Amino acid sequence: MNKCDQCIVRQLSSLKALNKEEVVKLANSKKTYTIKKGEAIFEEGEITNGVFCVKDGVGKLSKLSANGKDQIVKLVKSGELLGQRSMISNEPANLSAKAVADMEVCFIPKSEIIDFFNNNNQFSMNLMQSICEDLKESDNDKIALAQKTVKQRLAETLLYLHDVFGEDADKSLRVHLTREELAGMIGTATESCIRLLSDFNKLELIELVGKKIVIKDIKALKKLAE
Amino acid sequence: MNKCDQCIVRQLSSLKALNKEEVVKLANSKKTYTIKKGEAIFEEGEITNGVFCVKDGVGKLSKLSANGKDQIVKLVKSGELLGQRSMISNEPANLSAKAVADMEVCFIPKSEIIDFFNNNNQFSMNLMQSICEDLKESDNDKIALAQKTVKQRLAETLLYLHDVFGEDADKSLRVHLTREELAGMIGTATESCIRLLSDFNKLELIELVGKKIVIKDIKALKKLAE
DNA sequence: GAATTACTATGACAATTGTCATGTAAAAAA
DNA sequence: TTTTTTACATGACAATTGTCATAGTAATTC
Repeated sequence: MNKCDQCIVRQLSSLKALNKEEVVKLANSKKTYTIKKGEAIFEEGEITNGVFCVKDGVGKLSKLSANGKDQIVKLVKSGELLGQRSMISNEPANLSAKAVADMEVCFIPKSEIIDFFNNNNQFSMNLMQSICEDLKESDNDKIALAQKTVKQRLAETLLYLHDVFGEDADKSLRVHLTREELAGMIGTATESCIRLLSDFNKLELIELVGKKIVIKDIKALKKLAE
Repeated sequence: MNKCDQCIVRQLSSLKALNKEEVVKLANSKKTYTIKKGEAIFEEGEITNGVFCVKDGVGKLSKLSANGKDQIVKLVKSGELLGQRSMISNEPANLSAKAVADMEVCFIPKSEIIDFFNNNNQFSMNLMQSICEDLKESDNDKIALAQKTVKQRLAETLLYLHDVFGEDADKSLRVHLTREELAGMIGTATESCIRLLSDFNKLELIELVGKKIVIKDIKALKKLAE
């Protein structure tokens, strides 16, 4: 009955600090949703009034910029929480959250989170640390965007995808991003992204199998990304 | 005697949530430092074991990248706290903090902050919100870096400096950044930054008086930055 | 006050990256 | 299947941006 107890999110996220009683409370107030690939969990400007736990699948946090391009700020995977920042800031979402692969998410109302925050120091510290982690990553991404070439950022991002999401049985990257999405992650034009992938392919750093990408030379990619 | 009580940082930062007793505790454990322009408060990789309150002056958080350029991640002014992120993450500083103008800062040991965090829900919520604010700004900067041209970012940054730090009696920007530092904020080469400033000058969007910069046409700059 | 150093400025050129056009391949819909 | 749409790919060219060289100007040091 109490499904939250064994949920992966409970083991990986800030929620690991909750005690039995709190988990029961959580299980009673949460609501589960299934999100198909391409669909949105919430859109920029929406007031969510809670957070979403990612039970399964992959999502992207992105923002549509003035020139019509969708800039991807972060990918989220199972075990992570979504919408923490805007909930805490009492603001509408700054970013849209969409599914990159079919997702299962649970919604936890704000009142619950605030309650846990006020009564469980370990939970509030965990939550804080997870936001601090996001901040560090964001700052580091900023530096990479400002100082590195598109080629370096592409190499870096391919390694990141390989590292964090792993590979399928055929050795190709498990997360399937379109070239446009990949371009949106590294902050470049889709055509530039495609061109560089072709270059990497010719240099045998990667292999392009249809739309799939196989990482072939991690060392060389690492060197390129420096 | 109890200097923290009327300190600007106490009014502006997360510390505003502290009660009288806690402020006394703070006043007894803090240590004040004077940092001259150009000097460092802490360097990347250092373990600070506490946070710094900025009482007066302007500082920059930056990181030296592989190509030798110093990327400025954030400017800090009086009323802000420095080093919160790495303290909470239990990590050495990810960024260096240096004075852009002479500074007065107070050091607060980690033990005090953790104590406040665990015993004062309003303080922990404030601290969290301030980090959330940083995260939002960082994400938005990331999008600007990825999607906007150097010209747009320069316009944006000039407006930001004008907005946040104001102008001197002669109408020039109060914060005095070198062209190199300005370039480091917008993520470009110093020469490109200088060239664009000259362009803006010719277009009468700004006026260059020696090393000083006077913002002349806010509307036009805003339009440019879009 | 002369000399040294750091900062600002600009030209010339090259490299990177973006845009537009066009074609192909794959996937989805009819 | 055929059609339509969407995603991938590449050429050609232009615009942006970075690099190197050089020089002037302001600030600092001796």
